[in-house]
Amino acid sequence: MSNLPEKLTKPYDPASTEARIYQLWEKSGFFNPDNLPARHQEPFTIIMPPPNANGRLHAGHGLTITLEDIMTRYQRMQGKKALWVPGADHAGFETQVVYEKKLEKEGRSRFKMGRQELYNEIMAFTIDSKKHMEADVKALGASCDWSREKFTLDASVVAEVQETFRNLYRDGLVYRGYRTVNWCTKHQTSLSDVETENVEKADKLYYIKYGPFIVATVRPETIFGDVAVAVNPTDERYQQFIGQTIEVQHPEGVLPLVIIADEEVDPAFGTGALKITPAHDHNDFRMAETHHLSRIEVIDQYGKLNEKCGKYSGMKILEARTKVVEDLQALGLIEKIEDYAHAVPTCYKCSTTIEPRVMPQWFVKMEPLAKLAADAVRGGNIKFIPDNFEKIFLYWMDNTMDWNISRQIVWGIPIPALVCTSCNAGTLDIDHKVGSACPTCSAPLTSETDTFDTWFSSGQWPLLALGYPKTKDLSFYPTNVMETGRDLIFKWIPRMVIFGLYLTGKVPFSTVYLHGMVNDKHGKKMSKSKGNVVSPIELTDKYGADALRIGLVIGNTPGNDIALAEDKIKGYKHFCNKIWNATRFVLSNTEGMSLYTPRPVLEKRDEEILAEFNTAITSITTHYENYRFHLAGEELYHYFWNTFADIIIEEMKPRLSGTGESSKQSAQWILLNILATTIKMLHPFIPFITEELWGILPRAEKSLLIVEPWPKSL
RNA sequence: GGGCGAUUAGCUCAGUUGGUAGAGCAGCGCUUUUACACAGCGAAGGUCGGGGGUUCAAAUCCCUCAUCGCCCACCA
Repeated sequence: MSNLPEKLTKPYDPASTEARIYQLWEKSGFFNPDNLPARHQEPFTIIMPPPNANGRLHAGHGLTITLEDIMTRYQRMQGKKALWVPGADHAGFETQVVYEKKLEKEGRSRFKMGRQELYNEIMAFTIDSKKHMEADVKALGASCDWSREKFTLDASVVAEVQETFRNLYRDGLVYRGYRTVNWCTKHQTSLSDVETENVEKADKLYYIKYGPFIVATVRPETIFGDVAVAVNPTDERYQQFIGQTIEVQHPEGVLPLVIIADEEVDPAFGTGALKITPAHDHNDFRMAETHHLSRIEVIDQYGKLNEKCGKYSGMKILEARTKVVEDLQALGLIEKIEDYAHAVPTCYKCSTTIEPRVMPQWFVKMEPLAKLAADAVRGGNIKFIPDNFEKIFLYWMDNTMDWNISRQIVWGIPIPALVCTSCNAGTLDIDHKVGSACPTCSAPLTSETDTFDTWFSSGQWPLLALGYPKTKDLSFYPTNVMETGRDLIFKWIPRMVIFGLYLTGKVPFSTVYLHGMVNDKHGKKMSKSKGNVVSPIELTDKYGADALRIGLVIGNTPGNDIALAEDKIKGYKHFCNKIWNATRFVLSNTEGMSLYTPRPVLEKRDEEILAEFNTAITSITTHYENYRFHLAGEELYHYFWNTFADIIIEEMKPRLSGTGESSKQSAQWILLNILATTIKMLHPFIPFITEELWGILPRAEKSLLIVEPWPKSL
């Protein structure tokens, strides 16, 4: 039993092993590609999607970290100069919302705090939360290079993001626009289109008498902001009115409305006549631009009717709606009211109905940029896994609208600009001084207080994470794989492609691997309100990180959602236990033999076993190469349990205790070498237990499994 | 209104280029045999959503229908 170390006489205990093994790896320095042995030349790079630094990791992060670590570890063993760059995201609006909830609980409000005070508090909170997030990433076994970790508010990142803005401005790709934006009346900020969520709502459709017309609307309270009635130019019913101005009666007086003709009006909907409220509807705003109509703002930033609304001023939208309808009814101006179901945009964080408001904000001109991205993808420069996401990506790129990057929150990167106190024009901060005259209207300029949409900086992340524009690490760019949740196919992926191409002319990654959502065991979305949230760290504590990792990957195809059942993870803990015990058996029966023992003359049966095993190596390696990790894991699992443990070990038992010395040696060699090689191939999935076992296997030198060459054949 | 995905054993899901179905968990029976009861062995369980087509052969390709889910959308 000389081959059997003390450790193996006890059951495997992840809790006492994992932290120790992780330290071993960190101490080795191999997470940093600069420290890898000389055989590692060709770079393999993954940029970690920086987890939000405002809390612990959730189950989805568990899957991300696992998949990326599998790729990184596999490529490192394959001899690549593997770099996986970790990060932490300040997560602008997200974090500010988290912090506002905290303030609310404490009976405080951001609106009663100074900007700097609020910023400092959120920074302190984030720096503290970041530590927990990082500890979670480590607990999952991530072999990322912490020496290169970046935070999205690092000074160098902020400076470069601002520089990109200036470049876009100079290139005419960023501009200050004055138009309707998506306004959240609770959070007091505008939001981009991807930050709103369309929710199906049951409303009423009111048919209101407008002079000779009847218009259908769900928002009668905006009547005071109406400037026109639009009809389709081909609509015969209304031909004689086009171009005329009519007078429309309402509870507070009379409105003069011009009748315009616009293709966008659908003659079949409602009455074919549409009231136009340019200041409070995106569509109406556009029409008003086309027809040079004025805008009357009647709803304020808090969602209340303003002083232009007579007796309704100060009322909230819904209250005013009820009142206005009552009064219109009293005047006999309501023709009918119908039930109406439609989708309304809401704030994705608080579900408050978005109020379109006309505001001066910064926009990125998307069309030329999106074309760069679409061309690159059409040209085959980026491969999507699964490939149907390419279509989704292209649809998105072919249908962009200009991107509002201004946020009225303090937690973010300041937009480096000056804005006019009078005419809403904007200039770069470095081109003028605060207080100097606006180039357009000569009024004094003041500092912009808005911050960037988080995705503006995140979109540049592959470059920023590599220290761009410093050239030191740019040999790792373009990166190989961007692995992230499939929900980011339009929020994040396109922006990275765009900025990568804009800044360097090169796509930021050649492969996009998208995983599905991690749901609860019944396949339902996890949410705090449903109480079905599963913490990856709890599972790690209970079953070990290895069990969680392999359990997350096996049975889950790219792009498809996964149902995370605790029992499944438990099952893979049993697998780890199986490996542990099989190793115990093999080592206690291979006395005097090491991994360096030359191959003895093998029995015919052993040659067969070997041939079968070599076939498995090839198959498993092919799965790894093709990003089919669920199949690689499954095949390893089945080979180890159902072939190696159930058949091979059992078959060898009589030979190990028998008297035929050469038969015994052949059996021992087969057992030890298949065991060791399988452990290597399992390492990317279950790094902790395999590294621990590798340290126990009989070898002369104590090298680490993490840099062991990937096996070819036995 | 569009787009996408799913529909396979009681539950959650695999099944890479077409060749008469698999895993985990649950459940049933037996077994403490030189690792492992966090185990082994054995049995049971599915006409792979319905229908049609291509093929010697389809869960796998094509058409169609149905149901569920997700995403997108400036018909008020």
